[in-house]
Formats: sequence, C-alpha cells, structure tokens
Amino acid sequence: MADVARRAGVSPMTVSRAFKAPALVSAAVRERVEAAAAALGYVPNLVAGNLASSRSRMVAALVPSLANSNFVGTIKGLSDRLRQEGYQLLLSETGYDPAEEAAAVAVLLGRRPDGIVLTGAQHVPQMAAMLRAAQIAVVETWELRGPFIDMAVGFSHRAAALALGRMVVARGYRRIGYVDFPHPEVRRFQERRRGVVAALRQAGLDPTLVASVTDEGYAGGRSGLDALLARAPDLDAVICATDVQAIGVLFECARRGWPVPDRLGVAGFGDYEIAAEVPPGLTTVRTNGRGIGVAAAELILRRQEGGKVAAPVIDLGFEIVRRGSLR
Amino acid sequence: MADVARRAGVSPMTVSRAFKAPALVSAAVRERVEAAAAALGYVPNLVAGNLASSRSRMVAALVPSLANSNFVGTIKGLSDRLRQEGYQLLLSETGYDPAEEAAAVAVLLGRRPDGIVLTGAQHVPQMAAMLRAAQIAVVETWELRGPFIDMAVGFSHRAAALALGRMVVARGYRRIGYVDFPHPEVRRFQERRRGVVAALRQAGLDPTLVASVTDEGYAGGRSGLDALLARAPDLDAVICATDVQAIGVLFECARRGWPVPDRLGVAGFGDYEIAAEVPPGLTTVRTNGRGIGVAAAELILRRQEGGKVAAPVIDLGFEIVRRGSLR
DNA sequence: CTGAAAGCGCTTACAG
DNA sequence: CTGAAAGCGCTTACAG
Repeated sequence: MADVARRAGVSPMTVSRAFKAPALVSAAVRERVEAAAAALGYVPNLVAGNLASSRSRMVAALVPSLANSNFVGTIKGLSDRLRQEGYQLLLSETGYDPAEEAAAVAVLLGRRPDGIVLTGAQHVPQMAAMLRAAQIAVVETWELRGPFIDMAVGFSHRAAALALGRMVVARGYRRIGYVDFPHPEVRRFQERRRGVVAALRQAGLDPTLVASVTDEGYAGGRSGLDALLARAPDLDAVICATDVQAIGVLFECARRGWPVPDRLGVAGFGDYEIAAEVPPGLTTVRTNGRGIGVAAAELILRRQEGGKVAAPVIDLGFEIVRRGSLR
Repeated sequence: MADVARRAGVSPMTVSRAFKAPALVSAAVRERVEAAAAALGYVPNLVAGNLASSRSRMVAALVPSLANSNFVGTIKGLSDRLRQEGYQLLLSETGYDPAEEAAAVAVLLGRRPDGIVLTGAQHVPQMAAMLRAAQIAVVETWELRGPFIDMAVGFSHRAAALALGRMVVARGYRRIGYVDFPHPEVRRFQERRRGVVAALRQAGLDPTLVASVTDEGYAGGRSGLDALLARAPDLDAVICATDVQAIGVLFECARRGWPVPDRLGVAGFGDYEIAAEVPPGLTTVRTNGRGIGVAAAELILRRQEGGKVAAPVIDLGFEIVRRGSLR
C-alpha cells in the first residue's frame, strides 16, 4: 500500500479510502490511485485490514458431513449469499462428533470470524460460554428446538416425520418399519424416529419395527430392510431416516424382483436430487437446505449491520412429496 | 495476550512462546501462563499472528461444484490432511466458469493464504501472473497435462476413457454411444470424449455417436440416451462422461423394462458411492478424488517447510471397475 | 530461559 | 477532500 501511495503521490490513508470508500475521494485522485495499484499489481492485505478494523468478513461453518447433499445445499446457500456481500467461508467437517466440533470451533475462533454457523443444537457444555465470550453472531441450523446459543434456522423434524408417517398409513400400509440413522443419538434423528412412531401409534399399528443400522449410506437401507424382514416377514412398508437409505431399499427391492409400491412401500427423508429420478420415484420429505444457508447468512449479515434481529429463530418448514414408491 | 501476561507476571513474548514453542519456556512459567490463559478464556488472535509472521496457515481451494462427489472427496482429503497440521481451508465454488474462478482467486489472495488449490489447468490468461506475484504454493488438480502454474496432482482422463472404451468393445458391444458432459469445453471432458472416440475408431466402430446434453445430473443421462437412440435405434452400449449420467441411463432402462447389460451395456466415470449399489452395478473408472486432495495438501505443506518439491506433477492413476452393467 | 524494541499493513479517530 | 498519529495483537530479531 505504501508503494501505491508513493507512486500515486498521495498518503496511504487516501489509498485506503480509494478502495474502501471511493465516494470520499476526488475522481482525479481515485484514478491516479487505481492506475498505480494496477501497475503494481497491488492486492490489499485483508489480514492487516481485519486486525485494524476488528472485522474479518469471514464466516465459519461446521457441518457433520460433506457427503450429505442436504448440508452441501446449506453450504452453497450460505456461501452464495455471503459472497454477494464480500464475505468468505471457512469450512470444517466434524463427523457427527460434538468433541470434534468443539475442537474445530476453538481453532476457528482464533481467526476471529464475524459469525459462525453450527449444525444442530447439541454441543459440548462449554460451547455456549466459548461462543458468547467471542461475542460473535452464532446461527444453529437444521433444528428448531432450543435452547439456542444465539439464533437458529430450521424446521421440525418431528412434525415432518409425523406427517410422512401419516401419509404412509393413509395409503393403506399396515406393517410399517422404520430404518434409523447410524447416529441415532443426534437429536434430529431422535425427532424423526419419534414422529414416525407417533404416527403408527396413533393409527393403532405396531410401532416397534425400528431397525438400528451401523452401515453408512445405501448399505444401511439394505441391512435395515433385512433386519426388519427377519422380525416381520409380512412387512409392507419402510420409512427411512434419509433418502440415501431409502434408495438402498429400492435397489434391494429391484434385486429381489419385488414390485414397489405393491409388495413394499418406501419413503425417505430429504428429497435429494436422486429421489425424483430413481424409478418409481421416491416419496419423501422436502427440506430447504439451501434456504437454511441463505437465511443463516442473512441473520449474520443483519447482525453485522448492527441491527437487532427481530425473529432469531426461523422455521423454514418442509413439504411431503409423494411419488411412485407409495401406492 | 497482554492480560494473560500481566496475570501470569511475565512478558507478552513469553506468553507467545508458551503457546507456539513451549519447549523454550520453563515448566513453571508455562504452567502459570496456561493457568492465566484458561482463567481468562484467552484465544490467541491468529489474524494478528498472521500479520506479524506473514504466514496464514490457511489454504484456499476452488472447485467447480460441491454437488460433485469427486470434488467433495478432494476437499475432504485436503481438509483432513491440512487440519492435522493446524491449517484451515478457505473454500469457493466457481461453477465451471474461468472468470468466476479468477474473481474468487483475486478475493482469496487478499487473505494471504499459504497455498491455493485449483481445479483443472484452464484459467484466464492473467491467472498465472497473479498467482506468481503472490508467491504462494499453487496446486492444479484433476489434470495431468500442463503447462502448470506451479505443481499438479491428477491422472490422465484420456487414458482412462481409452481403457474404458476398450473394455466396452472387448465385451462385444458394437454400436456404442457417448453421452458428453454439459460443459464439454472443460479439458477434462474433452479428454474423456477423445479417449472413448479413439477406442471406437481403433476397433473400427462408428465413433460419431456422441450426444451433447444441456441437462445437469441424472436427467442428462436420460436425454443423452434419447438423442442417441433417435440416431441409432440399434445402439447396444452407452458410455457416459460421469457416473451420475450413467445412473440416469440405468434408471431410464429400468423404466423401459430394458435388461442391462443385454439390451444395453452402460458405463460411467468416477465410481461414485452409488455405482456399486445400483443394480446391476455400474462399470466405471475409479478415480482417487480423496487422494488428490491429500497429495495437494502434502505438496503445499512441503513447500511451506521450505523444501524443494522434487516431483511437482503427481499422477495418481485410475482403475477400471467392471460391474454388472456390462456383460 | 526471558524480555524490550520494532514492525507486519492496514484502519480509526481526529484535525485541517 | 486529504493527511499525520496511534494502534490493532501478535512475531521477528536481537540482547542479556
């Protein structure tokens, strides 16, 4: 910057203003500064700027897994919205482990981000204190039940699962199993399980056909289906904690030559891109992953502008999408 | 830091050392510093540290799309390896657009990352100059053909596609079509197309059955298949530029009741997780996306340690995986 | 093993 | 509209 100032024949302060607040600089000077910067290939050092202004224009985001397209949607929404305002994203993957999450937050905080986006509301006990001490905007996502550290964007997993369960019942299925997620202790998945179980119980059906699985991904659907069939050979429908598992079940049905939705009805959760493509189409819950990211970005941006955030907990809702996998 | 120093009764310099080079500080002092830091909830400000040391311990990564699990694998490998060394990842999505990529690089450079990881070797003309002026480690990934700006990790898309094409020919298929990627101008996809075409030509088969598609994702496989069948109703095999498209073809076959691999052989590229799961199994090229990320991280780390990098272009190879979609 | 001085490259806050 | 001074919170390089 000093070089640019010298070349343009102005003070460093004027160079700074020419970039950050061009309106405050006369047109002639601005042009001289820009020419000098271009000639020297000057790229402002944001690290120095951050230190001086104590604003970093960085937001940290922590997600359990990048293999999950729901979270990828959130990251995209977040990153797109932030980029429009000149913010950048610092990303960490935490693998469904609160201790890893806490470690990642501790490291990220050293970069002094202006905001931090967490997945879920289950953290180590010290998390709230750590984050409050840092005095930054915090958004917890994919969850609607607090208590929250600061702000939140999500939807009710339980209500969604309840609605999905009721639809399966309404379509005439009577022996309905549930394939749980490999990390059933995560509250979002507890809620999904409870929603489905509640739907079955309310319909007077057996709510005990719940399969725990250890396999991640598609294989979990297959092994979950096996476990359920071992206990209930007359099983006529399966609801899965995620679309990936449900696709695994559809593939297994194809392998067995079982017609879907007649021999077995199948439903998932998430409405991943593939849900609309796989024959005969997967009935599922559409969640707004991208919207969650955009909303989180907006909460953080509003906080940066010093505005009080009126509604710090946003419900983005869900939608049941019925496709051919249910009769 | 000043507060911690005061409370521990030492100079700020000693606090700094207690964190960065504990071996240089006596055990008694170190303990006092640690106690003071814990009591005050002190988190070292890395922004200040970066400015003073002119090392950021950040690496920027640019990928075309996070929806592509190949790149997600690279990001994971990169991030895992970097985290082990206390580095963090700054991520940007560029959407297959060199101009967007250049804009993102310009912004990221302001953060003074220690290294930058690009996807591919096709950039705007100024890119090399920009990056060389920044004097940081640069790794171009997913490509083996230079010229490279600095270092590279990849494999030969052409050799992989050639090998895949030969396998399809060897399995007895004779009317073989190719479904191109929606961004056919990207060199990686040019190479794949050329590899397949070369295999067909060498076998004396018609190499002109190439379908351009505009749809992204699964739908591209479906529309590509339609386009090929309109031109060659006797089509007996399809090779796709990506696994996602190939899965789209498999789904379309299921919908039509066409037996795979007998009515139609299908092959993809990428060996995404789903390739092993979808019936009857997808024949494809296994690439080492995660390994690319890990290797890129290692190149950057080695450069940071001041070491000259002996082999700045690394070929990670590929593997053809034959599954039930080919007879 | 510990510390005082200087500086990293900007911005804040004030003055003119 | 422009600039001189001070400082952001660390680390480098030197001294003892």
